[in-house]
Amino acid sequence: MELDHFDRKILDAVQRNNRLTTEELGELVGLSATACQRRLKKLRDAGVIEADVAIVSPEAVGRPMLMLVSISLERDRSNIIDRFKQAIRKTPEIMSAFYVTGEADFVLLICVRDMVEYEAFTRRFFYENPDIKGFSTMVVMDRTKVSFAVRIDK
Amino acid sequence: MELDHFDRKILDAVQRNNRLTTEELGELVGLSATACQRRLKKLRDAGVIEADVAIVSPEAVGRPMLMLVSISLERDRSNIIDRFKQAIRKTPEIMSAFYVTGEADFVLLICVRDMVEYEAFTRRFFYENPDIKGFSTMVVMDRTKVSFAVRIDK
DNA sequence: CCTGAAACAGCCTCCGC
DNA sequence: GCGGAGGCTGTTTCAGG
Repeated sequence: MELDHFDRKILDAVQRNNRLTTEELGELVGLSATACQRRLKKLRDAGVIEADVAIVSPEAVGRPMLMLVSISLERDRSNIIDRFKQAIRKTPEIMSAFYVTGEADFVLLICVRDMVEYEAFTRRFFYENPDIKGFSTMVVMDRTKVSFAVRIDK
Repeated sequence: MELDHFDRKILDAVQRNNRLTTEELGELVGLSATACQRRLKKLRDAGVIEADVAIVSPEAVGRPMLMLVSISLERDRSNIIDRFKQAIRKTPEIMSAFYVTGEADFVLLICVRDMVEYEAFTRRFFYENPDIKGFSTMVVMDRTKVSFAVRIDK
């Protein structure tokens, strides 16, 4: 899908706040509310906007600890990787997962209540996935940027 | 803020889709639309819901490459760390940034158009931050889980 | 592809429970 | 605290440029 100047401005606004009224949005980007609304629908239908979500505070729901875990697998065979991705999808402690090149094969972002829950997670997850060669845990002390906002040229 | 069973169900629903009508939400959690609506407002006001955002496809806006970059700083002095966090906030290529313990000091999630843009970013960013001791790039080949959905007990 | 008006849906305030 | 009725705000459709 082709994006023009207005689409980009709209995306930039809604990726920060998707509860703006189309009127406010129109003001922001210099279009009528109706036009914005039509463009938004198109952007959603085309999958340019993948989802509309509320960001929930992990602390507020009792899971204040974030961990980044880098994982190496025994082999890079594609069925092993696919099986591992399956396991990721089924594991609720995992917020985000990246399959990467470089020092690790996967990097996971984990959200847990405390070290007890984290230890339980590692035991279970690594027991269930015998292809894991090794892993390294980094405890997140602070997240400076929160969401997944993409840089958008205008 | 105290969260009951219903609040948790609401959070679990809206962190996947915040465009449900209060009616649909009510159906889902077993309350009236009005009650959901009241609870949602409270959750937003209390900061349990930190933000409401649209997730934009990096590919669709022309920045299909994601990189995870782990960074080590020369020293762990707090003013160095604060200065570094400042720099992060000002840098639009950085989607997320975590200050961590362990193998690295920071882990950044970077979103760029191509390797050319990435190289320009590293040159600039590392030139502007002389306290960086070293870094390691992992190119993201696939993201298995996208958003920041937290596990919520019900 | 834009704007503006009119019909419609969903939200929110008030009130009784 | 919950749920229902109504006014109100925002969205959507439609006509015209």
